[in-house]
Amino acid sequence: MKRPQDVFANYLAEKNLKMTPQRRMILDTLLKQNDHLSSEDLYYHVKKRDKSIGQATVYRTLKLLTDSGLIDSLDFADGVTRYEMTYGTDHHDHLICEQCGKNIEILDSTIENRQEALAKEHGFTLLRHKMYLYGLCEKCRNKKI
Amino acid sequence: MKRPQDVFANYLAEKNLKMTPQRRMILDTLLKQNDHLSSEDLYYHVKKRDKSIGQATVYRTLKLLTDSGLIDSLDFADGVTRYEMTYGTDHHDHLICEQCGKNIEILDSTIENRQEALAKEHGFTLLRHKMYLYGLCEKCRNKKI
DNA sequence: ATCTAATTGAAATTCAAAAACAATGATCGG
DNA sequence: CCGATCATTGTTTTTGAATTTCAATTAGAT
Repeated sequence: MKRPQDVFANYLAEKNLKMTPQRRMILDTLLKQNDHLSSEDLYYHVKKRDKSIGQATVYRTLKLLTDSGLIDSLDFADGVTRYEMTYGTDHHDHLICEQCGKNIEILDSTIENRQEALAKEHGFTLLRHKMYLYGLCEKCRNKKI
Repeated sequence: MKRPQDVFANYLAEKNLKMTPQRRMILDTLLKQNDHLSSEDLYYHVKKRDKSIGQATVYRTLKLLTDSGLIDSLDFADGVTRYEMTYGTDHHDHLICEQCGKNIEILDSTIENRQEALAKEHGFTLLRHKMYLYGLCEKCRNKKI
């Protein structure tokens, strides 16, 4: 298993793009944070390390990292795009509490298999999918009564 | 089965909101179009019937219709929120071609059941879910070779 | 009919994301 | 080493969907 840094470097080389200190640093920061970060969040952390970095660079790098397959964008339906590492980790989906925002990562092979099968039935090659389950967690459900 | 118009009227009454000609007309237009419309699309159609209608009213009404459970918002990952009627129709998810935008509605009871089960396993009450399968349709896959 | 709170359209505002731009930096062949 | 080329940067501006503000209007209960 190659290091994420190397995967990124390879991706850039392949596309005739360049590895820069900024890109290196942004990936590095992301690897250390690793949560469900928004671009804004990441910008904040990156800025702590290097005051001079620009917000656009963070946006641009996140797009590159997404294209390289290292990270994936998430949509929790709150108007902000978040990102998470996907390289080297098992794929998973998300179960989100609409009340408190609690977020549980879930994985179900039955569902994954059926997704593949469904796509195939319609002549599609499945590239990726997004599945979000929205509900109320135990605590919030009880509060509501 | 009540008419959508009545469902909406009831919803508004329940919330102490008012039925207005604009709201009536927007719902009516939506019922006739029925596709995967964006707010912009709908605004265009509505405007043809009544020049004087404001864009904000369309946004506002779409929100109300969503809250009333008549329609649902869709995210095809192209930056525009689309809407579709869900009242009176079976729930379904979407299989989207990333190349040409072709959009197939899918339904799989195995997946639906597992979703419920997964939520329950984590103590959640499932309210709704979104599942999008992104891939390449047969035509576009062949074109790519 | 009256009254009050909801609603309207127009305009202004928000906000994340993208683009424009001039300056900087890397990489290459010669 | 040099200069040409092209990607990259940070700043600033722009975009575009969506929301808010506001004064004027209107629905609908009493």
